[in-house]
Amino acid sequence: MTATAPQGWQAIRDDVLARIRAREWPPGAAMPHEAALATEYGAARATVNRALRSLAEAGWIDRRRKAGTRVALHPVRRAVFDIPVIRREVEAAGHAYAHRLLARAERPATAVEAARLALPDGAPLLFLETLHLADGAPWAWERRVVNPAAAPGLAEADLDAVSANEWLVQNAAFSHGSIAFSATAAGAEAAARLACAPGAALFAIDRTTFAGAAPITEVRLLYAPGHGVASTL
Amino acid sequence: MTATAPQGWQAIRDDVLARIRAREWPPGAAMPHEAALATEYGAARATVNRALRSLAEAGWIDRRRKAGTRVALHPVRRAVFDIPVIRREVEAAGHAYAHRLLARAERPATAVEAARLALPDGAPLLFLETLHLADGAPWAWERRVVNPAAAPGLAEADLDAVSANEWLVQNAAFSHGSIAFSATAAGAEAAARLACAPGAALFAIDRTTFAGAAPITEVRLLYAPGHGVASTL
DNA sequence: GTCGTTATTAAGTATATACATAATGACGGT
DNA sequence: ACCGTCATTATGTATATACTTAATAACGAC
Repeated sequence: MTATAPQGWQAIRDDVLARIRAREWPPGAAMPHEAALATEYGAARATVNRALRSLAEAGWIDRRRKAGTRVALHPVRRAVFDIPVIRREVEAAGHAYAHRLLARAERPATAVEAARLALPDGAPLLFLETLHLADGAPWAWERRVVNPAAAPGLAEADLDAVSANEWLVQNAAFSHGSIAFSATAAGAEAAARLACAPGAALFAIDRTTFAGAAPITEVRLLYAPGHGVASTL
Repeated sequence: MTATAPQGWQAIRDDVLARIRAREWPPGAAMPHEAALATEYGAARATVNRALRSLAEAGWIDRRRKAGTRVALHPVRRAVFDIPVIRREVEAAGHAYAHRLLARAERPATAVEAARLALPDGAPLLFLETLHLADGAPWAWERRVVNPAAAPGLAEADLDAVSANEWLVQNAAFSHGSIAFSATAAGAEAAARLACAPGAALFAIDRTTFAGAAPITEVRLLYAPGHGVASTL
């Protein structure tokens, strides 16, 4: 035996998934309701519910009250990515982490920034530029805009000791946000910071976080060439 | 009221999260056990369990039997990305989808390929090259290696009608796999296919899927410049 | 003190039961 | 035919209870 067969609700989950894959219920078709499956598997409805909920979260089935459960028409693959704090990312790669605060400035928001962050025009903003290093070599270049109103205490924080990234994760309670991955050609400044050729293909992460309606921070991370993110399906 | 306050286990989840953020239990600290929280909230243990499980899945807390529940030391942000079938991705963007099968060849695996796919040296492999178009313009360039043994019927499939991507999603049952996002500079061939400048920064997705121990397919997708993926946190 | 055994603890799971809720579909009035 | 109302239905959630399991902590032998 390489892997022991799961027990309980996981066994039901696996069996139902196998039956979906075997086209016992083709995509779009309705499958038996919880109660029916419960008697079929000789389990309680709550146990079947647990199994089906798990499949629904994974995108295999769609469930609606009264309408019942049906196999997803287009099985959407969902990949979960862990977005670690950069220091831990570097350390996990076996390198010594360090960071340098390259710039720190406070000035009012331009119209574009205010609109993007849903702030009043001219609201004070904090701009931070940080270079993250792994074994002394550039790892990622970070440019960040912070709404000081949403991060009280950051102005007094020693950002040479702890990076803004970490300070905010630890101190600013965010309610929601967005993250995007993309590819960008290195501009002259990025190339200088990351010690790469201008025009090199860089992996970029853009993140915006909010605390309720108030924006906390918006950050763009450009990684040194070769970087990417991976996940299991 | 903009949003109605959640009820039941979600209310407990939100309240516990608020208390974590308020540093009532600092990172790394143990929090009360389920039974204690249950009496505190006047709910059943199963309800608290539901709430805490949800927080654990989101990475806020770590739970271990006997050891109890403690606030995660390093709050790992988890982002969930939906990986749609390309046709749907294009259509969702409001474009007309089309694809062209550029190449289709069968030949034995080289040593490198065999090793990467965990197949015997010289096993037959199917190579597919597809260009995905949105409103006639190049959207993504796909190069794929398929293990024919794991995709019976693909050899007979009309890959001009349905893309290999879709055919495999619908017909090949995969058990697990991996996915990676990265940035790559366009080579001469990619530039020609995607009608972009050589050296342009392209967003790349690499995917490998398995059915048990048997590999199904390995695919590299290069997207036309400007493409990326986004998610909410 | 060190090591192995055992007891205890807290989460994980399973179950029967009950009620809530969202959709559907049937019914009946106009 | 159309439309609103209401019963029906399947999932969603909550509860008390009980048992299982992993891991810590206490204990005792050496």
